[in-house]
Amino acid sequence: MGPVTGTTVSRTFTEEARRAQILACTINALAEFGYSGTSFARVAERAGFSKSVISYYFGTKDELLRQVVADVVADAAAYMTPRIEAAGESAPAVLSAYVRSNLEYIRDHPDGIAAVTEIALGMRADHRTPGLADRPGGRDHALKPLEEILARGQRSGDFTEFDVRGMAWSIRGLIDGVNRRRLVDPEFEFDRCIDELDAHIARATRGVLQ
Amino acid sequence: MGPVTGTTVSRTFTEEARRAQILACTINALAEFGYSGTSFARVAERAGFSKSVISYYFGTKDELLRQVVADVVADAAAYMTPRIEAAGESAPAVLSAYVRSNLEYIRDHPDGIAAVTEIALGMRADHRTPGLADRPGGRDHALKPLEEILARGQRSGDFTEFDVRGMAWSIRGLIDGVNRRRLVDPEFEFDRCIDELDAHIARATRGVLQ
Amino acid sequence: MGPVTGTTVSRTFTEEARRAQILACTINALAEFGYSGTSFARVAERAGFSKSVISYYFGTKDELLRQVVADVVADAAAYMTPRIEAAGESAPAVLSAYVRSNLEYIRDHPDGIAAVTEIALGMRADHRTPGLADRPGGRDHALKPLEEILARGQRSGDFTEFDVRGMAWSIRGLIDGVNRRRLVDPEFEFDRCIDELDAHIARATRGVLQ
Amino acid sequence: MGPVTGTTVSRTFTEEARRAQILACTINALAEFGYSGTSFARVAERAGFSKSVISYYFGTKDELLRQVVADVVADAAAYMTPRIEAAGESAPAVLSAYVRSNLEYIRDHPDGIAAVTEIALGMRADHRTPGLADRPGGRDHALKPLEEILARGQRSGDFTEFDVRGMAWSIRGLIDGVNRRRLVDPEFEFDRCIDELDAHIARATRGVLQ
DNA sequence: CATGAATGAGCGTTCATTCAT
DNA sequence: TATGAATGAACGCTCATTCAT
Repeated sequence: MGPVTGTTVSRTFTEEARRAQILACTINALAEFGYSGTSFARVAERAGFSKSVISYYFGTKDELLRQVVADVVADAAAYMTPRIEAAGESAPAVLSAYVRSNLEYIRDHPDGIAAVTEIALGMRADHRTPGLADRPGGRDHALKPLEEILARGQRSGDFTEFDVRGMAWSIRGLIDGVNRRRLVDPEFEFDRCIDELDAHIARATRGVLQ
Repeated sequence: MGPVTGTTVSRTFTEEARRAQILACTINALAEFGYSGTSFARVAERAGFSKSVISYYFGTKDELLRQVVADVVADAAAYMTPRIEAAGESAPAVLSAYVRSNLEYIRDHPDGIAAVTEIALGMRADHRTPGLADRPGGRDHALKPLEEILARGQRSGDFTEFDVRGMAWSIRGLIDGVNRRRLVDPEFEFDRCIDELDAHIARATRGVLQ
Repeated sequence: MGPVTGTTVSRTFTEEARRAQILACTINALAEFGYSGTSFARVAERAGFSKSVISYYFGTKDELLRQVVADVVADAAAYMTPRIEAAGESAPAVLSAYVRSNLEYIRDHPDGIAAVTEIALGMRADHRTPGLADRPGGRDHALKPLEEILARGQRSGDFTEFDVRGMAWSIRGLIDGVNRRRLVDPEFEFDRCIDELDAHIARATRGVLQ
Repeated sequence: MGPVTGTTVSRTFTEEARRAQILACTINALAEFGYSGTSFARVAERAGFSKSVISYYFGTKDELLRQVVADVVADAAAYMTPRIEAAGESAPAVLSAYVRSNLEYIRDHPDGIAAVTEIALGMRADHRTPGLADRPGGRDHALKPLEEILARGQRSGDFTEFDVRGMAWSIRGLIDGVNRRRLVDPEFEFDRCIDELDAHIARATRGVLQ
């Protein structure tokens, strides 16, 4: 059976290499041309192979984009997890590690992040359906761990009173918004932004001076 | 002369009505199907007229979408401005009025907001170009007044130390992110979210207790 | 009944003026944009009235173009006829008057000529049908008088042996080709060309020195 | 890589066959329906394949038509060149060979000639622009060799006094006009026309008696 | 007398996808 | 394993034409 059959886990080496190559080119194209500007033809052209090879490896465009998201999310998790775990037990420290490592990953992988953003916002099946990344298993279900950190911090008294779920969404929104600003704002400096956002989130989660 | 011929401001009543109808249907379609899912055919079908009527009134798709953005932005400004002006002189009060009135407008006009978001993110001319709303005159140049509020608050000592431009971007990101959460999060309650975000921004802009 | 009904000869003054205006604008558009670039919209836009006025006065595009041709042909005839008649009886003189007056008309009415050319070559109903100007009543039935001049000249011994019909076609081809050369050849000088063509045709119709 | 990707010269056998088939059908359609009546849909329908196959092989309509012209011009040159070279040194003989071989080619390839004519006259980019064939590299830059023959004949005393450039245009006009006459004139006999035109041009280029 | 409004067919082009090889 | 060939649907847009007013 071919590679598209799905659940098969055993893949040859070359097969895996091809898949990786296709995914990389797709990410590039998405970052450069946006969702609606990214077609099989464009991806294949830039990669040097025929466009049917994409269908061969990924079946449909949907599946290809799903894989792009999965790849980037996994890669980001691999980067962030050890850094978060190294932050110790204190909720504020863990939150800060979450925020900073996430932003660092974004800083260092602009195309992957841009690609996922394009997919998340451009890929709607139909009627008021949220984008791919918001469906179960998608990116924003990474809200769970964030909520846990926040709840723990409230219990420990490190954080002030707020709606945990809402704050989790806010933090994600702050982080995800950075990439768009990077595109648009010529004065943007990434490292300064990391410090600012870290401080912003620290203030927002702690109590205010009367 | 036909409606598309140019800058003519004088429009008949029926013409204005048709334009409004088309704009409304376009907004609906954008909210429902997203940027790439919104075609003349789809808009026309849902409105019950032929698709060439859109070309007749708006010429090109670009112009149609530009009008959608202009309409929504003007409507939002008309809602927000008096409320912000009624907030008095205190920077924190003005900021709160800005945030709350903006969120209220979003709450009451979900499709218009969704439409503008789709356009802003989907309408890229090409290569790494920011979307429509980020170009001069576009939506995010509304950052200016926000920056002024923040700077004034810092000068008056009401706000703590932070990068004004970055904070403006953050606040806009927080506000704009709400609509996506509304789509995705079943537990979402808008009015509570307004209070939470208002408080969040208040804490983030003020100093923190040790 | 409206103006389109056809055989009615009585037309009001304004009606006639409108028709003339439309015809003039159509000629302009044809000369500028060519056959396939000339649409009702373009003609109407440049004339300042609605495009339905064209349908109103001429019914269909076919009829409009037919009228353009008829107009130009009649105008050219009105210019040429007296000049040809003034040439006297001698066949060579008459032929020269025909050629020169025709070329002068072309020189002084570039747009009308260009329009007719565009129509003649662009307007094919269907299957291998010749263009409008070649149908009965069309421009090239002006070959008849030319043939008569040539035949008379052969009878009088002024012209040498040649196929009269073929020579008539050749002379028309030479005359009609001038306008295209004018467009393309930057070195083109019209008055010199008239002399050259006149001499060319004189040589071609007379006998050659051994 | 697909056939449209560019300048690649290596083409598979089937690809070449398809291209030839499409070109042939396009020529047919142009000859039958004229420039403005020739669409991808019509060409494809008559050939029995989907219209997207044309885009697949030629990319754009422009490119397709350009290829038609290039093909016919190359074919005509391949026919004419050896016949002209076989005519020896004498300018009148070379001119006669040019005229006769050109007309013979036209006689034997009515559709190709008609197609090129349609393209040359129908394909104007815009405002008073000459057609494709008149641009540098186009068909009518074949005027150069003609001018050289004429100039040589004048130098050798075989030809009389005339403007070389104008005469070249005239000869081309006479030759190109034949195809239109063939369409229109029911009494037309091609071979007789060749003799007549050859004689006509001989007389026009030589001196006149008296 | 003249128009604005609307239409449906057609345009060239792009697209994801299929399939035999 | 990979491709070239082909497709049909959809895209935005233009067109000549109709019709009620």
